[in-house]
Amino acid sequence: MIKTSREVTIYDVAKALNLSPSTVSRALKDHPHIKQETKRKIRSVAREMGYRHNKFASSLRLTKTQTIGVVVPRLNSYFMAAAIAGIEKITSDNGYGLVISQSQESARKEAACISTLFNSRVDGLLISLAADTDNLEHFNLLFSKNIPVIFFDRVSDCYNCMRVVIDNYRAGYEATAHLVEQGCKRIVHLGGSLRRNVYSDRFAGYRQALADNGIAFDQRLVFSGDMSELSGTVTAQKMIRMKPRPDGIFTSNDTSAVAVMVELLDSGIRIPEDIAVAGFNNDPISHLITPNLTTIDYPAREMGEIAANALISKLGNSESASLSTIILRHNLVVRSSSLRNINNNKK
Amino acid sequence: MIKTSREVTIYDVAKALNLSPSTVSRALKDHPHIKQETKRKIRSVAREMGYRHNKFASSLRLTKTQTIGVVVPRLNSYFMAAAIAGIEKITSDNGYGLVISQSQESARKEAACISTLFNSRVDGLLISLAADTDNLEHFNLLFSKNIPVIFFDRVSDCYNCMRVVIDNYRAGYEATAHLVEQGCKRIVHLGGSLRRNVYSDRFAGYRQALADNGIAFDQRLVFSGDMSELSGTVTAQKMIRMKPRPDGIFTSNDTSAVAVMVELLDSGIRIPEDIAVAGFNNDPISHLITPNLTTIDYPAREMGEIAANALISKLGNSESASLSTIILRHNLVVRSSSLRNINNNKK
DNA sequence: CAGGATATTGCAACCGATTGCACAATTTAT
DNA sequence: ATAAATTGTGCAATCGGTTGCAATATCCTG
Repeated sequence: MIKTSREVTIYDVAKALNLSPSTVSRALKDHPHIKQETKRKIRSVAREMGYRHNKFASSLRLTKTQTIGVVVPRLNSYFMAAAIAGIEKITSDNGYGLVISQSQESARKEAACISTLFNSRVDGLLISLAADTDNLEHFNLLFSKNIPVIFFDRVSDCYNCMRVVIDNYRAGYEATAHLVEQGCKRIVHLGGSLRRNVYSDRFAGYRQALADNGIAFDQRLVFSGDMSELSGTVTAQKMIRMKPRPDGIFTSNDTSAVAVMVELLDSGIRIPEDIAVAGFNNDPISHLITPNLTTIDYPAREMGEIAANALISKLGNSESASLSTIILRHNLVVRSSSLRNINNNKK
Repeated sequence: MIKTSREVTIYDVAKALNLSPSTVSRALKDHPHIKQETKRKIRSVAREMGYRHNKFASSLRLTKTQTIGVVVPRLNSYFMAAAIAGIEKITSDNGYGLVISQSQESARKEAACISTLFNSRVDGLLISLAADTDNLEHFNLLFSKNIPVIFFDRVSDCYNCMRVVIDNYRAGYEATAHLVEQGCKRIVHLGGSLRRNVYSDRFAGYRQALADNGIAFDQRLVFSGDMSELSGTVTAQKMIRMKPRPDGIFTSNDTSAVAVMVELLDSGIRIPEDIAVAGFNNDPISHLITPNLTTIDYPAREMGEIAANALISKLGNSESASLSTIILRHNLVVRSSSLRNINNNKK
């Protein structure tokens, strides 16, 4: 039989000092009504006795948890790792705890995550949507209790919801326009689910860039996938077999872009001479692969920090200005995977 | 003023049905003493009324939270993402929640994470240690309350603690021996903090493999760093400048291995002809870079699953057999970064 | 139909921290 | 020295779900 030492409570501390639990409670949270010396004594005895604040009792009483929930599609990308690092910095600086969960790109699992987080009474939620989420019904719980929700990166139109994003349309436009400038005429696009702003906006940017440069849009050049390595490989194989072969590709993340490159290079296709490649995200791999990958840089950590800050300020004053969308800068990083030396020396 | 609709509790549900809260509580958790029809009625009314289980009240009463804490050095590696995916699968299958936090490789932050998790009364803890943790004092809280702790990957000697690892010594040995087989005589090793088993064991394996092959150990060939890209780049620069130039390198992760490769290739050094490279982890990048990277494959997801399973079974029966260490298989994946065709065709 | 076995439900006391309000102690003002 | 003001502590109710045990309802057997 294991001796499970019972919890030390403020009652125990109070008894030891011949004080009341109220006083102990107040002393531990530095309430101004308690005498300095009393506070000192209480704190020291509490430490000695091994007292530890019980979050549940407190949360139960306060109906606040000082905890923020985070739901992301997956953790396994540099983007998300960086965004979460940013979130964590801000929340922990502000005394909030963090509960992180993954939707695995599934709306069903996303709903389950939200439900769990709701049951654990998070004070607020930061979320980047799953690939196949197509409505926000599973958020109604939160909305009905006025629990603030902030979307970042993969956001949704939602009345009165705050969102932190980049201008995916412009980024997609710039990447595509850059390929055009480099002389590409038949530019493939590989994107993710059009349900997600990040992919549909980039796609829209791609189309507009083509239009503005007098290049006819060709649906056969557009592919859609889960943006995994595999989807890049498959797309590259299709490109290789296409009759008039494409001469450029803009793909919506670096993971797939790199897979495309590997597959093309394996087939003896030259990058960028035969096919120029542009990705998205500026993952570390983009400057490790040969040739280095042209991509869109994208302030992941900052996005996390800003979203977290916005949430916390919303938690503070319930009436905080309803800034509804924050758009962060992005940046086209041109590298050798798309840079043709032809007519481009310093021009 | 926002109307914050009050919580719906089992009391409300009970009142609506003219039943007692006890009955409602039992019905909602499918207690066998409650009549089927009563359960149905209660569940349906509860749903209609918008009842939601309050985890705090429950946890407070039960002094159990059905929550498991996870502390990892960083989230931004494929290894960790995979391990966490494994953990999440098992825990969610078993009805446990997960709270994930990062120590950022700092013992101080690790202690803070543990303290927070302890205050939120996690039922158990899964942890992979930070680089500079050198004692387990910050675990005493948990130990004193008999909260089970399971170490995975980056573990520690700890009386009566369960650990899930691979045989890093053998893996290090095999990687090094492989380089020797390929004809390397002056093999550099780049590792992380020797406080961590993963790095010290791999290093020990490296030394033994040299010894067993009659190669004198040379301290000047050993470098230590934080295993970031930068540490790889710096190490490569040093290698390039060394008098008799090294002809091989075994580095303890793929991130740094790839950085080493990029730097060496940039200087016109051929891989594997001039310098053969072996990494560790089998990150996706290892088969994307050119030449493909030889590395140690390492069952990340499985490690997470096994650790989580072990923890859950320990939570179930407090007397569970004290399997103290579980060692998973690993696998040397030979690719072109180390494969010299010299005398090696099928031999 | 009696009498006990079995199936259902309710009572009430927890779990531990918080806080409005009342009361006590100490200081200041008159 | 006494009233008034200020400071410091304690009382007791509250947050919502759980559960041992008692109480009531229903079923069975002969």
